[in-house]
Amino acid sequence: MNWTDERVELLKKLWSEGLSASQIAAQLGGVSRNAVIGKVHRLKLSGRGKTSAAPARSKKVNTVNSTARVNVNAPTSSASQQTVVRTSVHKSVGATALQAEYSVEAVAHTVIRPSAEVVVPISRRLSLLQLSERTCKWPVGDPLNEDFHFCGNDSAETGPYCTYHSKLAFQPVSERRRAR
DNA sequence: CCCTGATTCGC
DNA sequence: GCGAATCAGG
Repeated sequence: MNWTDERVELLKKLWSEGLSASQIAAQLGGVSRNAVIGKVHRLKLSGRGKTSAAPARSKKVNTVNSTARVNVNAPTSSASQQTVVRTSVHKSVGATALQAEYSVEAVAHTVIRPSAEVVVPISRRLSLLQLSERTCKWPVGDPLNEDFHFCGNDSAETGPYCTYHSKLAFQPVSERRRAR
């Protein structure tokens, strides 16, 4: 990938908006965060408008999980009607891609709008490229929408999903729909 | 361990 | 100019 004018403009924009180098790299695609940082320096736009960006990592606050419904009985076998979601960047992330195949069904029932009954955990809104072994890979939103992202909460002890989403993952779709 | 930006230096 | 490797730090 080379730094076309468009890509440089996007870089400038995102950088000025306070996104981190890795986030920008993920958005641009095809470049590493190092590449982004290197470019930023070469463009001499390091300082980043003093607008206090968000540096520190937000600490997880999951006191809500205990109230979420749980039904770990039968994982839905609706695999037949699942539509696998793939993005163009899968091949560049190796093993992670294998864990990033989700059904549109699941996406459709991911609770995005908070309600009085169900409290959605604050997600870290990671992009596919930002996922790691220990980040929740629950997809949020429409894969075709640019706002699409993954939960990203810590899942070090719960596998591919965080505590909250691992419960939804093993909940029959019908239950999920009702839980909404 | 997760992540951040800064710097160096071979290409 | 580019960006991987490395450093220093939260």
